[in-house]
Amino acid sequence: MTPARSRRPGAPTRTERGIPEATVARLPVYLRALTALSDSGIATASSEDLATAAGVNSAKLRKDLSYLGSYGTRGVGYDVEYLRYQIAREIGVTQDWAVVIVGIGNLGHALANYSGFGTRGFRIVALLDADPSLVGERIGEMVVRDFAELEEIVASDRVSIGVITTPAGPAQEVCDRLVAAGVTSILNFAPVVLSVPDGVDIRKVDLSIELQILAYHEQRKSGEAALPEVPELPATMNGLTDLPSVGGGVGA
Amino acid sequence: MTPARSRRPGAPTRTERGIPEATVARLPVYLRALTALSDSGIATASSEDLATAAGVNSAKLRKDLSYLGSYGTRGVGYDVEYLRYQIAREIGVTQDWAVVIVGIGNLGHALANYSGFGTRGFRIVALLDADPSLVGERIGEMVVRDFAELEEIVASDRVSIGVITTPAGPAQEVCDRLVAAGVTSILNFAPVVLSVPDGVDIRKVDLSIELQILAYHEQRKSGEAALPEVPELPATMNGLTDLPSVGGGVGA
DNA sequence: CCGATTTTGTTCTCACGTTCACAAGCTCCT
DNA sequence: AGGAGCTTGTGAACGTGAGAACAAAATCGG
Repeated sequence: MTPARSRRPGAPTRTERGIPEATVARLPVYLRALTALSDSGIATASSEDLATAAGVNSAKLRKDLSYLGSYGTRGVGYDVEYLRYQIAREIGVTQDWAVVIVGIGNLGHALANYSGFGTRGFRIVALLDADPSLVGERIGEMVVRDFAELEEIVASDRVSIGVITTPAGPAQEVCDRLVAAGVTSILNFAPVVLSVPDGVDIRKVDLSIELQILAYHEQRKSGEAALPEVPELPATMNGLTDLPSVGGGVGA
Repeated sequence: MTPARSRRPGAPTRTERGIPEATVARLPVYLRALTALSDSGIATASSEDLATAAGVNSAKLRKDLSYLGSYGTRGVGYDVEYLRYQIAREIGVTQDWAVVIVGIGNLGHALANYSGFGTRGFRIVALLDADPSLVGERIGEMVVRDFAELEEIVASDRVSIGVITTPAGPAQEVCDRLVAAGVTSILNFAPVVLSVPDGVDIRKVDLSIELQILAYHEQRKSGEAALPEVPELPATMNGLTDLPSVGGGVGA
């Protein structure tokens, strides 16, 4: 057995074979870079090469890879195919994941047609929408089905990942239904904060938030002094406290 | 004058009025939560209320807001309208940002129709594509124009933000053209690592990466022991080192 | 006018992430 | 066989982020 491991200060808490979140988020980038190198017929690559291809620095890349194991050869580098397989396995894309997309608006359409899924371990098994005028529409090789069939589909196809591309309004309800049906990972494109029980993972992609972050940096590039002056305090700051500040009301 | 401020260890380095990146990334979330509260007719909210609506804890929210200034009232809370304006101003969405979208495939279509932009300080001034069969197509109130007109449009409309929704192949070239034309912020949906000169900000949204991160966590939920065994070392590990490891070749 | 109550703004501490720098280990050449 | 030259893997230092906890400030009731 291992001798009583005392927590060294500064070391990330990691359970057995647990990989830091920041590293997990970069593994898919490495995977893509390796695939590109492989397609170019390159069989071996140093951490420096890989790092450039992935857009990170080589020290970070080496440390990230070291969490997976010792898959390189000192003095040589990494075998592209071998490392690619190891990362794919660690992420879990060597197996197939069944995905449902809920909300077939513009974005749902786009995702349904996106070829990047199938080639990377994800299989879209159903497109769902509650709008009867959309049900039955053909998109690529798939047909839009009624949202009411959700539970049946999740159960029979062992769906564990759901993608929400509805408007903000129905998103939480859709989310609840997904979770109740047995989905344990959700990718949310709707501009709301969804609440899910413990054990369900959720990730959010928000186009307007990304733009706003860019805008912030853009603003300070172009004339820091051009900021508008801070306006007067509003008159409403007095005599309002009798109005009870309602808890939640939006995201909860 | 302030007495010679010695850097206290552990304090984030921040230039005058500079806000930590992690905070900047959350400000748009707060902004949205405040807008929702405002629409519900709520005039005052405590940090606790706001935090629930934004999906963070209240200590973090208060600290984030404190970087902007002292906009709350102790014992009372925050005036929703006032705080909303202050955050909007800090982000820079009180002014209008001109945006071009390059690559009018499925995703470009979806973004062109996305109403969330106009209402949040962003104005799409052009949809561009190099494919002649797309040029001239109407999308909503806009018409797809030729990518060759890029420079002209960027100059005349003072465009500072570009959105790339092309396939991976042409993305770097499109990026270079955008930068050369004067665009200094780029939102990239293409699955490649783009390289840009200093002074240009770039953010990436990648659907398949998000799914892969979910897959990783999903894999460890369902049966940790179900991981496939680590396969044998590949035979290719010997006698390959004469092949020069090409530098870059993909992302650069 | 004063104390009780509420809620902010801030400090302190710990955890996490990144980067540097170097020993360990592999290959090649003489 | 032995040394020179690379490149990985990792220990240690540094910087950033998160959360608990509390003092400061505002309102309310008597």
